[in-house]
Amino acid sequence: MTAPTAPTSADLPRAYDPATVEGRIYQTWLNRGYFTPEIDSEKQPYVIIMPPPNVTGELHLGHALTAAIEDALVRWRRMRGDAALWLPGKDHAGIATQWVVERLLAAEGTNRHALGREGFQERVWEWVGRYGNTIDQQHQRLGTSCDWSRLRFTLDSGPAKAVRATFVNLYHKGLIYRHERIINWCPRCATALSDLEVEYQEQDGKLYYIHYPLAAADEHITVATTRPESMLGDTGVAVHPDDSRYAHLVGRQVILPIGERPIPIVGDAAIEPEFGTGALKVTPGHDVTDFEIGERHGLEIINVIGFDGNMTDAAGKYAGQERFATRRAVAAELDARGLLEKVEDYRHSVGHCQRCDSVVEPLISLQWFLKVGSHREPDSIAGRAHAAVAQGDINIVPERFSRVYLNWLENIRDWCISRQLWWGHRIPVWYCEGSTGCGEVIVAVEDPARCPACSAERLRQDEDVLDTWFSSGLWPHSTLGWPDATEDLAYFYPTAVMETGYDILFFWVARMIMLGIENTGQPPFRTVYLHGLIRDAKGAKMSKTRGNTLDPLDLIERYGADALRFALSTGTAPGNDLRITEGKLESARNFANKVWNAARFVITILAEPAQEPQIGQGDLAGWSYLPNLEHREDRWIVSRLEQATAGVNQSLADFELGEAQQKLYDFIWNDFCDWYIEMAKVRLRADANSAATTAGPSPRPVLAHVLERTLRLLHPFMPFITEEIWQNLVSRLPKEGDLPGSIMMAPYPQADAARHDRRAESEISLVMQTVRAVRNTRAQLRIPANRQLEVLLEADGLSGAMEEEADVIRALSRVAPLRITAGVPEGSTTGRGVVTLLVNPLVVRLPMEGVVDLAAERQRLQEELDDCRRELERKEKLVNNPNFRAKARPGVVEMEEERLRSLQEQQQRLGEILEQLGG
RNA sequence: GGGCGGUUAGCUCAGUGGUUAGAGCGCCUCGUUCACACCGAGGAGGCCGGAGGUUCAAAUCCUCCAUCGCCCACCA
Repeated sequence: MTAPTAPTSADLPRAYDPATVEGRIYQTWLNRGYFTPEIDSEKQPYVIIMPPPNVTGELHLGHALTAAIEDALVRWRRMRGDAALWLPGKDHAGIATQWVVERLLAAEGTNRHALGREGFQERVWEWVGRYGNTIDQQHQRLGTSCDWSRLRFTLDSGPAKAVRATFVNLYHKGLIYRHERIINWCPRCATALSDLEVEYQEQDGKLYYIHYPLAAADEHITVATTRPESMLGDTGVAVHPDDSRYAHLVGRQVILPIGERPIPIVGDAAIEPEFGTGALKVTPGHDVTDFEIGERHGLEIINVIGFDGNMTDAAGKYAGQERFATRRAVAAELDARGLLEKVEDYRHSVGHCQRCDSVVEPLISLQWFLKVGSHREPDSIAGRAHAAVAQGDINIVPERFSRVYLNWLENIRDWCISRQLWWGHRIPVWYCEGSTGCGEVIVAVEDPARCPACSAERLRQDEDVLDTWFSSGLWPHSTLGWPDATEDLAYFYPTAVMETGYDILFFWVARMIMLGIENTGQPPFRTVYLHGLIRDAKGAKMSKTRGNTLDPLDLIERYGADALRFALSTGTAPGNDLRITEGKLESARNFANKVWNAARFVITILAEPAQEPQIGQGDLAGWSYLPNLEHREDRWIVSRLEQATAGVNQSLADFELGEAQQKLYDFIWNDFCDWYIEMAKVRLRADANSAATTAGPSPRPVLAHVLERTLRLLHPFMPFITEEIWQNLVSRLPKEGDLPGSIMMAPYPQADAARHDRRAESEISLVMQTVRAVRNTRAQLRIPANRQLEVLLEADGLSGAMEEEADVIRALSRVAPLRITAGVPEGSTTGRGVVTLLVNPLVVRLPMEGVVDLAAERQRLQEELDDCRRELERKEKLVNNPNFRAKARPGVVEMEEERLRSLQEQQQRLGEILEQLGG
């Protein structure tokens, strides 16, 4: 077994320096293949498929958060012995990538049409080749233990085959169909968009009231619209059938004031009589509601706005003009002709392209759709995806998102899956253009060579590509080999956890569930863990345009990868947004440094020739190699460690990563560093002086043991520093048997209730409280730290135990002499300048003649007694309440009674002390 | 128009029925001697947004209100 090339000297740097550690350690892990799990039927597979970042993307804090959480889960389960697979990938991100490259072309003064489809694709591939693995390298800087040997790209042949197979299957089932329908169109991107890709934004606009004259009467009806230009495509006016104002007009005709076409007035219940004038101009070609009204009444459809955002020939004299210019022009013309009754300011929401922010134009177009059906049909795509969550086959964390998900599926419409882009999975449909004119449509996984109907070789493939989310929706099974029956697919599918941001619950998670069940018959994962969005210090969304982004790479350089990871996932709950600040990063870095220095201390101690630590390597999974714990302090820290171990494992099982980290932070900083190490120093010094005979067993093995365990517990959250220290530590321990070459392959510590020691905890707690009481008094009376105080400790039945801890109490509270008695000590009750502190059942007395004033001391104790009485009364009321005794959960009554007894005792003792003071 | 979330110490946030509500940062006082000033010791600071209700017991569950934010929806 060879250790990574860690420094072997005990002179570790005073401060942890991530830069000198991280790259070296990551390379070692990579070289040894630790990230690639073995397919082993004896082991339980644990799989997380990483949300694939955009291939041309740069790592941002959202990626870093995803990585921190997923890596922690995967490392934890790997250490627990599972065959843990974390599969990384990248997404071709059709519209996003095309947009980036188009902007590049624009800067060069050209465009994709000048290059042609193939030329453009070449440019994109070139771009991908140049920048495509940037984000992988950036992920590695974070310490991600994902299996790079299984890295997948959505356009790889495997996933591409999965896309085609899915399309072909669904087509033959009649679930994918082509239809002319009103869809969301982005004129800038020149493509159709799904409903999800439209972002509605509140905008200030105008509401125009326009007179439409009746055909056969000197009368008009006034309609209100925000988009006057769309009137050029009007084919009707609609009013509510029960609206008495217009009842006489239904069935008659008006003349469109521009274009001079006669159009009918219809009655339709979709009309809101309260809105505007209660009369709606109907433009079936450019409005979804109007399209539906038009369908009900057989109204004609006229497209007046084209795919480029300019008016079509159908717009008559406005043909070729830009749509918003036309809006102004039409309004002006109507006004000039006295047909514009009024214009009101109006705030309304307008759909924008998610990618380029252009105003989306609803228009009629021939597109491919996926028929998802209704959640009420148990065999439909929507129905099965709904049931998977409703029945609990898939568990969403936090739970509240289940309802959001179900609600979305309950209102879902067919999914427009075709895009008029050049970058993506081309739709596997070919049309026969042979001379026979057979009109055959070929839908196939493999490119067809000739028409199966007429054998013609002139085939034209459908021009469109698929929505990126279509291929993303297959990701959990397509990455594992589907549609082929691969070993990976059999062993690793379905996966365990899908971890991602709640912002892509519909886009991605829901689609994976729909298509995963459709293709494999099984939900693609058991748990969906949704994290929140990262915000800046002021709570604003991070975005490049806002200029408030923090670069994770920069943060890694300044604070270290471990600190960044810790800062991102500590102090947060699942699904909650989190603000990231430099302060949090500093805290995390300071914590890393604390761990580093505690380890430096322990390693230095172990390097001393004093005595061989009684610690072996035999059984890293259990506790057996630790010698009998003869010293109370040793039993105490091991008991605390036991509880931390149980708590961390439980929190991880519950996906409460922030809590797990908090528990480790508290244990390491408070219990281990502030108390145990400080206590251990007392024994170590006595040992060094070798004069003392009371030193007891050496704390070295326990220091080593607790540190070693703690490092393993912390490893999933701070992989680099724990590995670096662990290598240093274990090289100083006697080696027996096999030791894994890396902490990441060492077993994760499991709780063992036998190590819990109630008595040691309560006794050490009294020691700590006593020390604190003395320190507190010293600070309050402004007694210099270097001045030793005399203390009389009345220890009741605990005098033996306290005698054993006397050195520690003396050292940590700077007390000398310290006299410990079972009963009230001589000469302490005269009341002359003695500060008396109750650490129930201990009484701590500090004779300090001339420093304290007797009256003040009596008053302080009296206040303490009053507080005690008040609480005692409350507690008595509670414990004596028959309802409480009858209804409280088991154990609660006993707990409260225990507390009551303790309060009674405290009250009595305070009373006695006051009496002794002559109060 | 529906739905969800937040409102807890000066700031950022944990804490979903059971001791006298916690952490980090900030603040105040003290301490540079042997792991760490990226440190140690001590301290101040909160009627848990408001009002009702349920319960032996509420920051925690229910209702209403206020306020901030988010999501969904075909109001022209």
